Amino acid sequence: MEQLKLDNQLCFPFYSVSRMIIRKYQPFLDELEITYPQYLVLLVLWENDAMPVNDIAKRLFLQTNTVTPLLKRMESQAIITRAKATDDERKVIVQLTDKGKGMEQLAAEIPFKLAETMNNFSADELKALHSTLYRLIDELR
Amino acid sequence: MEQLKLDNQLCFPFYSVSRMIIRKYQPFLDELEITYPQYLVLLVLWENDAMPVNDIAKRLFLQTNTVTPLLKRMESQAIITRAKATDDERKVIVQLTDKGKGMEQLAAEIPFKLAETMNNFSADELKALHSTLYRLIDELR
DNA sequence: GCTTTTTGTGTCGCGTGCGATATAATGCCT
DNA sequence: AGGCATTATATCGCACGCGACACAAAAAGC
Repeated sequence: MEQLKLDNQLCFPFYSVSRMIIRKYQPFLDELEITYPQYLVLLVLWENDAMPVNDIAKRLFLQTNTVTPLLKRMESQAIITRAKATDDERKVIVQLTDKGKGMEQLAAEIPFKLAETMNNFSADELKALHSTLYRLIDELR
Repeated sequence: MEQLKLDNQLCFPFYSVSRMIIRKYQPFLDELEITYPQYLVLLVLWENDAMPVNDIAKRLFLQTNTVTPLLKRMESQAIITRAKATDDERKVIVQLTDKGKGMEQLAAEIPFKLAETMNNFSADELKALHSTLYRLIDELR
């Protein structure tokens, strides 16, 4: 059936590209001893430190039951701290340690290195792709 | 740092869209009692039945150590069979059972139902996105 | 005030993905 | 033919993702 052919699916290339890009990140993340989702958490915290678990999860379109164990692993690596909020005892505030803050400098080159692996795409093309993707995210959310 | 902002990353929207699309598939796949990667395996087999494990893995850009346990689960659900090839005893040939073949009819509507959830995108736009994604796959492979 | 509902976080179970490694069958080389 | 490298599959360990559920704190309703 034509509509069931793998190459006619839109889902499959997204799934594949996502995993392939993560694979490209791997060697750089290995140096920092973090995983790709942990890297995403750091991107969030470098922009906005001292966030509750739920805000981090929402920003990454993940659920707390995914993020909580991940944060615990980052805590055990001394990248972040986790502490109850004083104003609302339900909330757990996640904060970067000095080590976590310092990792931003080490990560600064990663986006440029990644960009090198996609130099068959023009800046305009990438910008267009970027906006299409975010439009898709809005549609699917 | 500007280049480390989450919204400036290209990787993150791919990762998010991929998971969001899979989530849209979920209710339809639940009816068939399969997961999304299992659905992908079925797409491959519906196109080309009786494939060795490695060919399926390559087609999906996965590794055999991911696919093997997945296939075993599908075997235990009587969707496929696994049998050593007679010409090369290393190969394991995966074949659809009658149940597995029958599931193609049940899945036939899924792509159309998925397409409905993205009707903010024109056919041309989707086609362009599709070709960009496959160009990216070639680049990243 | 007291009950009910909602919110924020967490645990548990299961199915991926994948790096590292194991094992057997095949191919190659001399 | 014998030895070595390659190939195909599989096992193991670990970190996600997420559905289902648990629990406590806060908010809302009366």
